[in-house]
Amino acid sequence: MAVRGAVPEVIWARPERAGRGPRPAYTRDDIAAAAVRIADAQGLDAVSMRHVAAELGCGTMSLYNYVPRKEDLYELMVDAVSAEHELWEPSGDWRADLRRVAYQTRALMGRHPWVPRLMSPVYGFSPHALRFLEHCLACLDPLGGPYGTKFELIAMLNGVVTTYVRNELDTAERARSLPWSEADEHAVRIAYLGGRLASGAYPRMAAAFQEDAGPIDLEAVFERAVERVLDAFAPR
Amino acid sequence: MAVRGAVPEVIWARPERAGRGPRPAYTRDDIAAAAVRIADAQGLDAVSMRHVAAELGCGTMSLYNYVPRKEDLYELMVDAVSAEHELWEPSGDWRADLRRVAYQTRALMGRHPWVPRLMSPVYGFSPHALRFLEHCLACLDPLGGPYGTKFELIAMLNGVVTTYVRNELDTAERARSLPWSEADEHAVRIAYLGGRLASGAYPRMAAAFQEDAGPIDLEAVFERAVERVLDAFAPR
DNA sequence: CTTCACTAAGTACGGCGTACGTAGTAGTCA
DNA sequence: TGACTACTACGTACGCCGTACTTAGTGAAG
Repeated sequence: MAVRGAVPEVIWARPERAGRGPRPAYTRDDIAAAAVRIADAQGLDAVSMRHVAAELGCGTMSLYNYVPRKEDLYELMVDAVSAEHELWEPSGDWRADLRRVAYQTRALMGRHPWVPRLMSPVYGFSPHALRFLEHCLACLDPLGGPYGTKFELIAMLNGVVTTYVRNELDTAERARSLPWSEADEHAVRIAYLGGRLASGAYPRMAAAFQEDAGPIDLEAVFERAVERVLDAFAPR
Repeated sequence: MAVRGAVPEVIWARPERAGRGPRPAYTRDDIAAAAVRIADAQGLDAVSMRHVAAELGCGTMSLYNYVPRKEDLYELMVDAVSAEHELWEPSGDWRADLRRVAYQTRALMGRHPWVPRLMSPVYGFSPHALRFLEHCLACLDPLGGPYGTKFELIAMLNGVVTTYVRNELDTAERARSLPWSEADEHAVRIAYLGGRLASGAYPRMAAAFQEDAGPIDLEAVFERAVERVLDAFAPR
């Protein structure tokens, strides 16, 4: 008998159904959907093999017939939500199209706040990720130039979107697992920061916080960030 | 007796030494250093309360006298390595100074590959993070304009650096915990990808992989990314 | 009909974070 | 000085986690 798992596998390369035995009770989509449901409702940390199995209604270890390691379950989840990317006929205006991509990605992460934490270049090979990449490249046809530059643009745009959304949502996901409210935690940190700044050791930081007294408009910050990335790749 | 942990705390706001009982056996720096040592040598997942305590030579639960939650241990770790940021007298050329900041941050993450995974805006209030931020702001004095824009520049630069370094190093850290080599895994994925691209469903991806046959020069990609971010904030 | 690859699921192990209780220590104050 | 008490140290225990291994049963292939 071959030693199990001794050789690396890409889960997408494994057939869903082998020829011989009884028909599997669940599809990969069933499993991904169950995991996504749990992550959406209770956060990523609630996605355990036991929970997903219970959500499906099967024994914990039965999951391992479909998914060799938990890592692969994550890969299924990312692919499943990648399917939500709407793909359209490119308009011919690459800036407009990529802006639309960025806003859609952000909306997707709003619906699935755990996605930024799982974002990894390793998952870039999943079927729906490939479709999404191909679509971005199609939107960039009017830009011209080498594909290398286009990949760099897509990577930076996705990276910036992911980073910004993560910064917004991480604290919210975190708050779920702590016994006090996000507002309380924020207040405590701001109070502490105020004390530090009053020490005079950080004059520019102190000046900055006086300048921008009001709450930050995160929406506007995000919009500016996207435009700046697009600017950085626009031909001069 | 007050219920333990019912109210949020910033670990930096807690005094290291209370007045009364016996002198604590370790300082916060001792603990952070022990955790950093483990993370550097065995990866972030090896940083458990038990391991850190063993590294210090004390009982597991004794750690909780210093660190109320594991999350706070992470905060100590990030602050500890933030101390490695070299701070210099700003040159007057904000672009040169920020470029230097970016390269230094990258070098720091090269020494501590687990840092990108812990990067969170929440940790931005730690003493050394504040120092670092103040230094970046000082470098940006020549740029002028509102502090809001400067923060956006610093955030985007750090975000891009973090994302790029993480993409480089995550796979390496991941490889450590898997029973096959990084090269093997890479080869398997590339083989799978080749098969997908041969299907003809992704014509632009296929063309791109023919165009850029050789290995990617990650160093050059990083340099271009940094320059692009700086460009995006340069006054026109 | 037999064979046997496959699915399903239970049990068990070694890890994790951490709540709780107990014992000991050292500053404080009567 | 002696009692008090806040504090440190740390062992035990609980309920999670991922997953290796085992057994039993199913159904298509020969």
